[in-house]
Amino acid sequence: MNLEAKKMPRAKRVTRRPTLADIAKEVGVSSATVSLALNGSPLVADETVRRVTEVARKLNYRPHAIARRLSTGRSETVSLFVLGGGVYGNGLFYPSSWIFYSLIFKGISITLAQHKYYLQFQILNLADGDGYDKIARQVMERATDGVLLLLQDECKFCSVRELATLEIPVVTINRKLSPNLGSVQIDNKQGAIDAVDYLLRLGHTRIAHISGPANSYNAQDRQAGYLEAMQQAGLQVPDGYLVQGDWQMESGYDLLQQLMALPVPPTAVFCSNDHMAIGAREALSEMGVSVPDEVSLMGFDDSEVSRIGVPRLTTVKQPLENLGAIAAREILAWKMDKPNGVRHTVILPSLVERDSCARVPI
Amino acid sequence: MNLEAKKMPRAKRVTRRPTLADIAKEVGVSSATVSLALNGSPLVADETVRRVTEVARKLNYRPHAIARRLSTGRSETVSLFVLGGGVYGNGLFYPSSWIFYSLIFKGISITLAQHKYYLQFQILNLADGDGYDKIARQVMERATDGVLLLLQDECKFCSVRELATLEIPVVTINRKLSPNLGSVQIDNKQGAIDAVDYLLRLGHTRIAHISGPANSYNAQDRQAGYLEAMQQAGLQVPDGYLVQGDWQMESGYDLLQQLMALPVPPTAVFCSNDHMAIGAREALSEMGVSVPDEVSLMGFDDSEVSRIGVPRLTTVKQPLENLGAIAAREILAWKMDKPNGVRHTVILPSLVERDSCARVPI
DNA sequence: CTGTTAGCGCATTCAG
DNA sequence: CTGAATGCGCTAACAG
Repeated sequence: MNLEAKKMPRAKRVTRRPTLADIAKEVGVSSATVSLALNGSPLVADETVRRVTEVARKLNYRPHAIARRLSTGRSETVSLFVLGGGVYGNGLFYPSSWIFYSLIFKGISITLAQHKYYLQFQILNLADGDGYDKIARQVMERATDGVLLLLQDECKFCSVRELATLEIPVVTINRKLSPNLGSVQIDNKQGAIDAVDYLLRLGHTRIAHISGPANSYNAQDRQAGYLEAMQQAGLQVPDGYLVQGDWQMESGYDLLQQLMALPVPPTAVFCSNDHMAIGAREALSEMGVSVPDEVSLMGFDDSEVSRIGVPRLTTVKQPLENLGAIAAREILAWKMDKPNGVRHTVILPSLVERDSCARVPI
Repeated sequence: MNLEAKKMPRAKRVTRRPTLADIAKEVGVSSATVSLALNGSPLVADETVRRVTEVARKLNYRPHAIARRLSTGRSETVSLFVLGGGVYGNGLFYPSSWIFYSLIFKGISITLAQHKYYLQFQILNLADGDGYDKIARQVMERATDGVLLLLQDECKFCSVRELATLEIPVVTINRKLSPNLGSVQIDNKQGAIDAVDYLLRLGHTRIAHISGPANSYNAQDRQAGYLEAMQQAGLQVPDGYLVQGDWQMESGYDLLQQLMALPVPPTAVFCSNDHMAIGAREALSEMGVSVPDEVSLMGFDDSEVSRIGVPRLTTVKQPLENLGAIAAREILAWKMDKPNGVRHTVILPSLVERDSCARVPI
């Protein structure tokens, strides 16, 4: 019977799972044939396939993933590294923009699973030595077939050059690190342009911008979008209308007061993220200035907080799950037709209308 | 030289990485000795170790992880499954409690990395067929040495029995699924007791509770804590003081109005999560009732939103990173001394004092 | 202390 | 269409 204790070549072996050889013996063919049959090769006779699959099911056979990987030379695994730290001492999770890691993860996970790939996950703290060695180790050990780098906005990752030498696909998410590495990101600039255009259509001309920190690429792009949209509209940015925050609510709060103290205060403020917009809303509320009747407020991110408090924020939403899915597909595609080379994808965000913007007061 | 093109047994092979055999040949020992030397075995002569490591470095040798795994029978991998869906149509990410996935991930990732384990990650949507087969597949394929299940609060996972037959360690996070599976969770009940005790110490006696949905284990436990603390204090829970929300802000908003409409309204309200507390705060603010001067508000989670708006919420914080770390260690430990068997860990949350609670008004 | 010898379980030629 | 042989790279027993 199939339950008979086989001789156990290694002592530790307790329960032995059936192998190709077991099936082969029972069916009366060779293990090679079983392998072919189970993998749907057209070379095997239908009748043989039938008998093989039947016995395989009976024995509750499962291929040994690791043996398969060794034999094929593919690890069937893609690694996701989340690069954090180095800026905010607390470690990784950027309070404002990165709540929605989850959605990116989801997009990656689902896409990879659909293609029978495993997803390996590791958080790297750039604070302790860049972490490039951790990535390299996985690659050199051949534990992974592709690398996804989820870059936090401001993180300083210095080993870009080395990455390109890894001989496996690398895709950066959220930022283009190098022309030699694939990348997927949101079009922050266009998102900002859309936001400002929306305010323009509402009749605003005195539009201020609370930007994010100078070392943030996202903040830079959004600011560039703001400037471009204003210029397109033939509007000067008055002195003092462009101020710089640090993503935190508090800075939105402070900077808004600064803006309203201007000789000619703005009628609309485009904030580079939702948190700062909420801080601004609070300041306005304390000053007794009505949002959106007297001042319109625009956020960015469509983060959870944008739905909290009154009025709820009009903001710019990023298709994050899609972002993850595209990144994963990029890795997968690379394995097919590497010749096509590196690709850089930029996807468009969309405006979410809520209650914090209105026509300019007369 | 070591750059000479070796005969390539399989055509696809392009760049060949050095193997143990290459080192062995160059040093003039057997590959077994090289293996032992590189793994720090005391059986090898110091001089040999020196020469081996030197050549290994020279050739830029890296062990092939997959070959090692096949040989040792350990996959060096732990799998994390996030079980979601099935309740909230939107998929997985529970709006209220699960923002902080990230912190749990971080705890797991770091702990596993410290022990040279890889972390595999997969999101499962229980809506499409429980997902047990996805877990089983990884295990049966021997692609993983241990399973971590991150259970969303209300998710209905029905294949518990099968899990126990997997012959590898399984630890559930956030809930105890079965006495046969390890578990790590927050002591929600004690957290609730602490919260209510805090209000009691402030002199409140008319303390109401906005609970979470009935199908939520977390909500049940917190509610039980509320009831126990009240009873300990010798206080009756007046009719209408215990109401049930659905985690969302809106329900907090609605239920608070209901509470204040009571003949004898509460002076303090303990909400089962921060979002409902914020809804309650909004309702109070609209009614012109001051928080915390007239009514105290207590949240739960210490989620990001608890720091937004005025007054900031006093709430109960969960040590989530620690939760992840413990879960990971549990898996690792299991491999050492399985005999000790399954463990169930419950860790204590802590109170975070902010501005939404004050002494009872006279 | 070191070398020899077997596997690990599967995929893949290449004959038949 | 099927089987025998071989290799993937490493580890583990055992013999020297």
